[in-house]
Amino acid sequence: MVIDERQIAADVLKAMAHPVRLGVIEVLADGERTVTELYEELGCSQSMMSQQLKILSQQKLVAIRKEGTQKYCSLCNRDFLKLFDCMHKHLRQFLNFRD
Amino acid sequence: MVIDERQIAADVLKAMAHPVRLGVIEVLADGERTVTELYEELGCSQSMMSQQLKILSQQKLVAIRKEGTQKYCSLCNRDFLKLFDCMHKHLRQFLNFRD
DNA sequence: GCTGAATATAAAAATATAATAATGTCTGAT
DNA sequence: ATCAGACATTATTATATTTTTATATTCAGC
Repeated sequence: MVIDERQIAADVLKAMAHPVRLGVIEVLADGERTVTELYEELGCSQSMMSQQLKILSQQKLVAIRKEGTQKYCSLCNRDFLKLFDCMHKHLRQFLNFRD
Repeated sequence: MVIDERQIAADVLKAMAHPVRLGVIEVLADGERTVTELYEELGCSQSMMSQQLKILSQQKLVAIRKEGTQKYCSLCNRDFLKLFDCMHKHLRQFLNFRD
């Protein structure tokens, strides 16, 4: 990785490193959702969700398309879903996480 | 992913989300290194490296063994190296990154 | 043009992270 | 016992992130 690439990669990782934003990615893995559906499903405020979605879309983790008065969100890059497997194992193997 | 798991996963991701810490992981992918080797290779201060290594080892990303007056660092979990491939592609495909 | 639903933005306060500099601790060698 | 090298800790300042609350915008339907 080039020296300057690491800052940009860090920014992408930082965009994922938040419980609500991880939740969004997880929910969207199942398919497109409306902003309202997302914040209801994840139990956070509308404002919070709007702000978190902005961060995710800036890093091109989430794509947003407009339709009438609503916005539909989906994953740009399903490749990162691999991370969830890794993470799941890591938490259990190295950090003693139990359900 | 359980609701509480997301905060812990976020903490692990946050530990990776920093240019120096990504650099450490990348260097260690090649094999064990001393703390001094790490900060020289990555061009940061000794203090900085010590602090970043603490964060990485708290999340069990890096293992540290002592031998005399030195400490040898290595990766706990090579599984996360997959991330670098994903990231490389993501930066180029979605974020217009060029070397 | 008005209303309500969906979403965005702004502002503010609390908290966390980053970076540097200074100092401390430990250990092996002399 | 002291010294130098390797590493850790602390303190400080600057900056960024998080969360909440309040207010704006946008658009479809009437």
